[in-house]
Amino acid sequence: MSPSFSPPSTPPAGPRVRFAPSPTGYLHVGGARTALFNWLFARHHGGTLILRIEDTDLERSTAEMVEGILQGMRWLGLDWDEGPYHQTQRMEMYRESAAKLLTSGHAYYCFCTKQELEQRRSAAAAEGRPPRYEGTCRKISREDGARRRAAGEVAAVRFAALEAGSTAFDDAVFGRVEFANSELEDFVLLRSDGVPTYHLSVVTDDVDMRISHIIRGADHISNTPKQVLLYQALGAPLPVFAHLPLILGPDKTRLSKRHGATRVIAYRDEGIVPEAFRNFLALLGWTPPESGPDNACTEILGDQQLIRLFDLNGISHSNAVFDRAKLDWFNTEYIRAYPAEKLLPLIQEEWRKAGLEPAHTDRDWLFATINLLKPRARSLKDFATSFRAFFTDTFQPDPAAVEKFLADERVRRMLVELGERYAGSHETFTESGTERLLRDFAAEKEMKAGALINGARVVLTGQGVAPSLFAVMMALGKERTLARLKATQELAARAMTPEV
RNA sequence: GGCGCUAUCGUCUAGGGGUUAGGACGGAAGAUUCUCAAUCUUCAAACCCGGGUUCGAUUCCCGGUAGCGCUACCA
Repeated sequence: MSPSFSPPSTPPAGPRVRFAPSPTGYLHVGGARTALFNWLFARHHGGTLILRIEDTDLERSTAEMVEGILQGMRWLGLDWDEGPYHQTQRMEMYRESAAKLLTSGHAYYCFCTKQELEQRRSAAAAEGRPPRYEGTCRKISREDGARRRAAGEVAAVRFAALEAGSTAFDDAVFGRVEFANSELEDFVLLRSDGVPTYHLSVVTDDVDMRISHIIRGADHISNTPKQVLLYQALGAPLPVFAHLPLILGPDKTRLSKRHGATRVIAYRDEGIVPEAFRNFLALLGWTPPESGPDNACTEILGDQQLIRLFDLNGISHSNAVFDRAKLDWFNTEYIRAYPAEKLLPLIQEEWRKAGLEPAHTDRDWLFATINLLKPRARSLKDFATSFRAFFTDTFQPDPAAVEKFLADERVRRMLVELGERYAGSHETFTESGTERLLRDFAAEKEMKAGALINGARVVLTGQGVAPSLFAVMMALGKERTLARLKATQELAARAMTPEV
């Protein structure tokens, strides 16, 4: 964390990009997507990703949020090559930058107070004029300004924007974007307390860190001409700008807490696996190049494929709605594809959070059971909720399932009797053996096998939905299967007791 | 208000001067009968509006509309 950036001894070739979050909140969905695209771009081109914490808003930035952002990036598997640098530790550089601009005449001291500005702004609004800084202090001569400043008068430093002409840049996503200079006001560079504003610190850092491509949200498009002007005033070469369309909520307004979880780490807590989230995010506003007309099933893309395929020209121009249903679909696909070994630690974390003590800790058994269950999982949470009865004997039956499959008293009696049959059978307890016995038993009692199977499923798992019954029995083992069948009536009573 | 960006199924999107406008998620229906949150099959579903250019526009141009963004001594 040196106050000044020092280049590595052998600078690697390739582009230099940065992710520059402001620690005024946790890593949110939009920020994560920006980080992901920068990461993908850097990895694809063999470039360098720099992490820079933009904490010049002293009031709102906290160390806790810095940690939250790093945690979010780690969860998503996004690593960086340099940093994190903190802007608060590079203050001297911004002041030098401002001083340079002051001497070159690109900036001037502004002695207006916050209250004066506020007053003039509201007056302008009342008269229907644009609430723009009208350059009051620009009229002060450089000598007078310097003298007053030296005498201890408090002043901010403002950029002396051009009054005529226009400023344009070629955006890698949106193409050429042009703004009339008359639209740009004399924005503040250095606050009166000596802390730089966003525009100054960003450009100073991007120049110093030799950032070649600025990949950031489209909400910065309108800021870009100001920054282009700053690059020019500083005599620095322009980077490539690539603005990313924004992510919206289902009502097409900007994604916010209103729409549910906006911090990425909340998705971990909801049982989403990081690769699924990353895959989902990558496809929000970007399409891989080879998705032609007859190219189905190319949407499941692992990190290596994403890196190989990613490029700036697949980025779309329009904002994208965050589609939770599609995220959940990616999650089921990834959970299904994960080997049990990889799933187990994630599932154990869910158990820990749910206070579930697994009855078996034998790894082979755990892997087999996870493999049985994972094709039906929609979230890691399922392993501690709807699949709970596989791993512990303390579970609550789903009342709706009991109502649907165990309402019949005869079915319940027969299940108990079935359990006794299993207990008395000398046949080995196998998938086909248990099925044969059940079907014979049903025939003998002149019952539909399905009624017993469905009832038994609820008795064994507490759920109306689960894998094939006889596979469930194998997962549970003979002992637990028999115990639960024996306790059929108790289970039904437990579920049907009206909650008070 | 001013300035900027954008506009293809509900959503993410492909495409592109002549196409049955393609895919994915979601939805619906059917199959399976041992449940469905699994699996398989099928179906519905879109080029914002108005002008222009053109033999022909969803595609190119202009205007409108709508959405979003910026308009701070926030970032």
